[in-house]
Amino acid sequence: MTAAPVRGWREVLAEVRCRIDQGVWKPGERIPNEAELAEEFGCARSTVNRALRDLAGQGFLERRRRGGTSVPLAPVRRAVLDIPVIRLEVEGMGAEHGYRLLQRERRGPAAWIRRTHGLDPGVDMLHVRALHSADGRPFLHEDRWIRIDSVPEVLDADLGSVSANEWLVRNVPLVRGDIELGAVAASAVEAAALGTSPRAALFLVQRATWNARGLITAVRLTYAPGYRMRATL
Amino acid sequence: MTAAPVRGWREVLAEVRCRIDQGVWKPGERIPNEAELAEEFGCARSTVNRALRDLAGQGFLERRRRGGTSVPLAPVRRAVLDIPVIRLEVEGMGAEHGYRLLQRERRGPAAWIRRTHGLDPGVDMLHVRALHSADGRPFLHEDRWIRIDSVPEVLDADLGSVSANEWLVRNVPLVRGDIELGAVAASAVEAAALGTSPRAALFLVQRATWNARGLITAVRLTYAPGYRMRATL
DNA sequence: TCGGATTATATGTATGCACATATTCCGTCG
DNA sequence: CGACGGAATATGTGCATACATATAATCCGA
Repeated sequence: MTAAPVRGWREVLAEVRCRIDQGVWKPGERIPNEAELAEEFGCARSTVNRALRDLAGQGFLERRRRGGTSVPLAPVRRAVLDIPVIRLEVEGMGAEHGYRLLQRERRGPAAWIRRTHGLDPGVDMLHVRALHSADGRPFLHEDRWIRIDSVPEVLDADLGSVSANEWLVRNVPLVRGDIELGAVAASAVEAAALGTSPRAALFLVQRATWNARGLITAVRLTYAPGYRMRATL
Repeated sequence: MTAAPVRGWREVLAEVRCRIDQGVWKPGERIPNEAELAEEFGCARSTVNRALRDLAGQGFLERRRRGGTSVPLAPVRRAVLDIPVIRLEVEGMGAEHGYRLLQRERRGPAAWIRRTHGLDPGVDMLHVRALHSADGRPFLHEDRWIRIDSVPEVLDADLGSVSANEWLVRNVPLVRGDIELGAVAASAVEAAALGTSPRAALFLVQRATWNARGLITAVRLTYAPGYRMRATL
């Protein structure tokens, strides 16, 4: 049963995953400790440690000090979403990215922004709406609010040629953020921009980014019908 | 400029991130190499290595052998979705999870399954539809196809009391999978089950899981209107 | 028997060293 | 001048060791 000596932590990882997949170690069971595995695999404990840590990070193992390592009963599947700049996402599909600024106004926050982020109506913000397209076809509608006192330089940015999305990514070091995914019926404005019927089902990504001083920007992205976001499990 | 000695890789990580956030190291720039940072921080190179590796994994740094480490120009934000068993997701919201089996039939794959996974119409499959509810209100509609020759035991499972979702998670070691997220208009069947108007905008999660021998199960989850999936950035 | 203190144990982390590997750089040769 | 090949360099990885830390298990006294 002793395996051939392994060539690195990746092989340890693969072997352990294999044993989980094949049921050698069943859900709820404890697996041998690092020292034992290291001996079996003929490698150092730190090598085993790295492999097991990685698997735990992916949700395939649960580890507790002194409690040992076990196969979780109800594994939380962890999917990773890579969220690139919109332009790169479009180009990554092999399409040509187009961008058009639809609206740019300086005003207080709309109701939904105030509601979701607890802002005062008097806060000075920049509201930008834009349409991204792929090979000329509408791709997504960007409805963004930027807090001016957090990023005053944005007033000088030429948002007609570079999207706010891209400008912010390049000019503002982001600190914290949260993302919500969902589905909404297209609003009249969105339907017009995307060229769909009103009330069409749109995929929604709502993001907010913060730094230590508070909200920087909040954005509502609505994708043209049929869009699918892919995640790797 | 030399910082106080750090207490571990987490502090190195925090300090480096801080410098990125504050623009000490700007997008596109190379940062000092591991050996230099180790000296500055007064720790071992492997400690710096671990911190930088982690940051690169989160998308805050780009590293290339011999090329050094740099702050990416267009950082790919990486969001992590934790996908628990549906029952736990509902209970995690502080609601009571309800489950009702709507349909169970043994038949060949429907068109959309054949299309997305290149299956033969003659493949022996179990088709299950079920409704999950939270505090009695419809929560999501589960439309699942299970390949019987991959999981013959499923024919004996009591899917009236335990959801297929949960049964599979506990009984089948999953190997590989992919996930697609999107929005769809409710079908007549889904609208009826969820108690919404037909064509309402529903959040869609479509998952397929495979093992070495091929497809195990494919599922289409449609959530009641208003559902938002949260991801941590 | 209960509860708090103690011990044992498995994982978490740091270190110094060595060598592996990918890439860039640069000099040489055709 | 351009192609090729070797040296230099930064990261990637493995190992042995030591100590830190969380916590399960146990012991012991009231």
